[in-house]
Amino acid sequence: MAEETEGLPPKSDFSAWYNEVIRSAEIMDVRYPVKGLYVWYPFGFALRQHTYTYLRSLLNRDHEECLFPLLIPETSLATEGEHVKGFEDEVYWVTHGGLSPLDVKLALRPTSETAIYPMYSLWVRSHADLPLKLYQVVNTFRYETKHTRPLIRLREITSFMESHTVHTDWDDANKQVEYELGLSLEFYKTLGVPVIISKRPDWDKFPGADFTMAIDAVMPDGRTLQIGTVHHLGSHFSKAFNITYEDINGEQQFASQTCFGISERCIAAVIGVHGDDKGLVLPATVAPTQVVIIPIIVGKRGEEILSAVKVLEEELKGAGLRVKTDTRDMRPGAKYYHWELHGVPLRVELGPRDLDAGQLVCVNRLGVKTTIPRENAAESVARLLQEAHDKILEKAENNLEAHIKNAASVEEANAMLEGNVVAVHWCGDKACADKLEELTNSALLGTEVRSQYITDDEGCCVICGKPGRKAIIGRSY
RNA sequence: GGGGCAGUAGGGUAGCCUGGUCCAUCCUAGAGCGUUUGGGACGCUUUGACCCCAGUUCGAAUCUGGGCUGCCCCA
Repeated sequence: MAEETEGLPPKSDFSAWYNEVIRSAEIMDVRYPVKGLYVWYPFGFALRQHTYTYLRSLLNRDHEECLFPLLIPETSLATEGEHVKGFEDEVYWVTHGGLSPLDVKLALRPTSETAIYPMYSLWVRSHADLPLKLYQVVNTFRYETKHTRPLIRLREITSFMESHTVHTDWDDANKQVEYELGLSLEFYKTLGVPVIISKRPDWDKFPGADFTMAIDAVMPDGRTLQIGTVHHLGSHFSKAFNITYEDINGEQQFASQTCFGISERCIAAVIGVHGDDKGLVLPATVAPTQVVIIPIIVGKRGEEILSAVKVLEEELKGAGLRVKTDTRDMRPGAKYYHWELHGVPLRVELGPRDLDAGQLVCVNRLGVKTTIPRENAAESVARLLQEAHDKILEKAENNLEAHIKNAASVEEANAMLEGNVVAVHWCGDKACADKLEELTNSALLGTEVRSQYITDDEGCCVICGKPGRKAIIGRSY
């Protein structure tokens, strides 16, 4: 597939590092001849599979998976005014069937509210049908005009998990918002990616929502990456699409709704947050290969080593681990570099010395070497994987903490903004936000911030001096 | 949204300014054979490229225009 070159750009040159690691670690091939569309390599696809299998398992606790069509008639897309306005400049249109122009143009879904809700209107009849909680994992299309980037800014989002729920009232929907934020936290904790949750300012919320809660990761260059959103839709869409139910008193009521999305940006976050100068660092939870076994074949004992390695592989697989044995005809060192580039959490070496001593040499992706007894190897290996995971999460948390600053004034914020996310007090007025953004050359990302590194206390707006709450500002992808 | 730069084997590059010296340089990778294998092996043989479309010219990788694609910087 993709060929490796010796040495990546240093991760401190994040943009160059990211492009090169995406290619040489075989996540995606960016050479597909349409702007903003990329090809998943088998290795990248396997990473996606493991990640989304886990995401599905979380959702399946209280949602059901379903699948809606890709094409949305113009008439449905236009049903909710605010929503269509928010997306009109980035919709791809299907205008012809063969050579005949279509009477009603069909949109490639930029998101699926307007595909799903006409059906919800048919499905929801009574309070007994509620809550209704469905999700799907699909591709969506957005005609991005900004600089596209694999996994981060795409014209075809290939892996959009979107959840759409319907509730009897606003409060019940709000509980769902909190529940889904909790799910997101659990998901990202498993990926070892620490996040900041905040409420997007009104002018930046999802078109047609009451409010939007956003989940952001911080990339190594200090720019934030929005890796999840949960929207409280109130009854905007239920009124537009006539999603009503009969309540216990026999009266028709408009339902309240939420939607929630996570895309392949979650994989960009894993890559960006954990990777190092040698390449990917994958958490064992989603790594396509968790353990790679390298036979050290020296002199005449090759056969003996290979059969010992085979037994070990079966034993580890039997314990439920994803194991690969690298028997290629290469120097061991070349294999080490290869698997480090691919982020494999643990390498197990087995050579003549180990065979004689009844031991295995294990090296985790952070470079820590441990010698374990060959007896009960699966148990020891599982423990080492867990330790490695704890370590990368800890590293990621320390890194996030280092990139979050609290500032008491615009001057202080400006001094800290290079490579960081900064928290300041803000009164909530749009005019002050505009001024703050202008003075700091950054964007106001959100308020009502939930992060262990930011205290959401009261204070004076750094622009006007009126009382306000913390808001985070920074540059984002 | 605005500006800049670039496109040469699978990846990275030299050549471009000043058209002919180029059946295009070097590194890496791929294929075959052999010797090797505890941190990127070596030898021999071999495969493979000037983004697309026009134009200028006796002649274009090189100059001009357009398209497509990529990257960087600023808002």
